[in-house]
Amino acid sequence: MRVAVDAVVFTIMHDELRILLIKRKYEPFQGKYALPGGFVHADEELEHACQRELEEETNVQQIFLKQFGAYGGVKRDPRGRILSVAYFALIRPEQKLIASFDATEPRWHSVYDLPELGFDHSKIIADALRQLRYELQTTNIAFQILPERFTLRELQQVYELVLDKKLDKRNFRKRIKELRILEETAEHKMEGAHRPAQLYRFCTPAHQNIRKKVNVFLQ
Amino acid sequence: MRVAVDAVVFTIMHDELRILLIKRKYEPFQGKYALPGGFVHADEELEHACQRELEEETNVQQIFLKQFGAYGGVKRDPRGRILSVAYFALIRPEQKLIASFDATEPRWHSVYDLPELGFDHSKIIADALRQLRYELQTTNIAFQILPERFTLRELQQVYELVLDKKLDKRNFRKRIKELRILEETAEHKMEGAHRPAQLYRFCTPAHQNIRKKVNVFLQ
DNA sequence: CCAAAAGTGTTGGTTTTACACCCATGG
DNA sequence: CCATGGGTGTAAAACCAACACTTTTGG
Repeated sequence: MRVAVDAVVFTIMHDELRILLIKRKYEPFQGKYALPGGFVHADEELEHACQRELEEETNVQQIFLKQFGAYGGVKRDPRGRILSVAYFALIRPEQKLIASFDATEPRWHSVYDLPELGFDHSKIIADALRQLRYELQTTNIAFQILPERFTLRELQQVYELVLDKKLDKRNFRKRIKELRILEETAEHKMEGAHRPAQLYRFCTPAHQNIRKKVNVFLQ
Repeated sequence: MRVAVDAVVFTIMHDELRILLIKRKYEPFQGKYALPGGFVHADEELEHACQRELEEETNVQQIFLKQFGAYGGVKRDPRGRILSVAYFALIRPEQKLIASFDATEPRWHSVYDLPELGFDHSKIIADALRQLRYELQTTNIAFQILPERFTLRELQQVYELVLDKKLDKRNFRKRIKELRILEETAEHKMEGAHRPAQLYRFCTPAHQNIRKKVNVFLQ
């Protein structure tokens, strides 16, 4: 049985939760959209394969991937039996997308307005979104999508857009502060004609890739 | 790459949470304990393979399995690259265990006193236990381990032994009753020299295999 | 001075925890 | 009559949800 990996990469862009999809250049599902992914090489760790395929097909690099399921249905791929291990990530939107030889049009698509997808990728995305929402409320993954310094409003927007739910500003700030995982920086973010916002950073030095139970579980 | 499945089967026996292990008759890890499992056949669904291997190696049949992870480390199996998809289940302890040709001594082992295990099965078990505890608190899997009719004390014991934590009797009963997923039966369980206990059953007819969010999240 | 986002506490309602006694039975 | 587990309610504490005004800035 061949083993592949698929990546469900989320970001926030223009106030929307979006997913990175490619357009398939060849059969099967030629011309259809699909998740970036591909076959695992011999002697290659699964997560590495996922990073590699993602970079090859979209140019997105250096992200923290979390495995959330394996999809092994007998008929899921018309080429034969292919098991796919699925990973998700939440990343900053600034990386430049570059198409590859066999995957064109790497693009961000709104989670709530996806095109028709090949394989069982709709199901994989639905599972990934459920997992993302759970982890957002129990770990610090939100910080993967934010710049090193960020305002509380930016943090709240991540929660609101991922959970697809408005949150109360005062309650949100109270709870985040109680967690004691943020520290104020000396700077403020000045933009627009209004009071500048305090910039915060994540306390623990490894604000990447180390997940901490935070139990936000907001409203 | 070859694809296998492994089953982490939990039960409760003699007031202990236990796991079903087999002893390996051949290399690799000959003589060591391991999870029941084996290779997926061509054109066989993963879950079916897991059921089949479990039956072949231990005689345990007809259980509800839930996938919780894929283990694909390059070096995890000395025979070569083997990816294993792991499933867990919580079952009633009464099925008779029967050894197979290549797996001897199918036996229940206390989760807190496991023998030395082959492969990366210690890690798989640790992950399964975490998942079991989570699902016990958010779904109705507890009912898979209970007989059709059961007392509230029996239900509470499942929670206590899986979560490894004492629960308050009155609070437990209050919360379970509020969920409105149980109905009283006409019978009482008479055993021992004390007041007979009301027997309950799970309301919805499909008290197997259908998971319902119950949000117990006890204490 | 106006618009826009930043920042800040309190209150009422709900949920959770802690806790102790009487009941029904068998031996 | 004694030992054993079955069964029940209440009060205090903790937590959560709802809510509005003042501040700082740029234009």
